[in-house]
Amino acid sequence: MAKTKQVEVLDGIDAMFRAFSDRTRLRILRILLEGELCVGDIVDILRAPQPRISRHLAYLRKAGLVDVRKCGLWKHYSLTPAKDTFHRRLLECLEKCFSEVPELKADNARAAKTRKSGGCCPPL
Amino acid sequence: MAKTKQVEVLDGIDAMFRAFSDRTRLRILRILLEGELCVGDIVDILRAPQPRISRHLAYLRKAGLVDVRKCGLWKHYSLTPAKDTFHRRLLECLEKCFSEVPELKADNARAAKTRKSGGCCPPL
DNA sequence: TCCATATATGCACTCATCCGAATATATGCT
DNA sequence: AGCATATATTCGGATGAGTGCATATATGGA
Repeated sequence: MAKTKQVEVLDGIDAMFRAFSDRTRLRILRILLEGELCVGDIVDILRAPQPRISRHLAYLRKAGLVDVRKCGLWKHYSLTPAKDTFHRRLLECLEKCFSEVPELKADNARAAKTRKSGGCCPPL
Repeated sequence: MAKTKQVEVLDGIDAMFRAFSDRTRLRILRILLEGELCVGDIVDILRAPQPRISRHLAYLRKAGLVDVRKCGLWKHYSLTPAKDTFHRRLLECLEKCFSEVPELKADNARAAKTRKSGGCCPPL
């Protein structure tokens, strides 16, 4: 009777596409393309409230699109390496939607600055 | 003051990803990958109510993903040729989500049969 | 004109999604 | 233990998306 599901998982294709269909999540995914970031940095870069970012990160985790690495008080999120061809193709879309979404350029500029200054917590 | 927008258009990336995030639309897009089909044929292939198909086709039209060709009483829908790299990449995802979504195989089998028997209306 | 067929749309309902604000949890420091 | 910082979650409300059913529009034929 006990639920066997330990970690909630969103099933398949639908959820993956849906992950990309929200602007906040799209922006998160886009900046993670250049490497991992901790939650606080993402919050600063996207200039969005922290709970909102955390919620969307949870979604992306359930959809199997991002991984987490704990480092003391911080959590570093990174894109999950593509598990199959579909996943790989989907990630390729990310690189290309750059020019289409206005926020992405500003995000990218801020992300570069954050990375240069080392972010919140020393890398692995 | 008058609205300049004649034909409703869904803006950009978000809508495109969202178009793919609904199972019915995904199935429609998938069978259109092999060539145009009229509404009635799509209804038969997906075994879904006609209004549902029409509504989703309207969505796909607004998102710039499908084109329509009128032929007497029928309307033939086809995938809009990719307008840019992003669009192309997105369509490439379609080919790859085949094995992941169960319905797609059955749809494809029925679509092949429909095409072989000529469909509802002679091609251009 | 009247009818049949193909496709599109209006309406009402349900359910999911996104959100802000507040609060909870986790970790490390003193 | 007590406090500060980083991240996650809960709650309630607003909005939007998907659906079935009924109906509207469009086209062609008798």
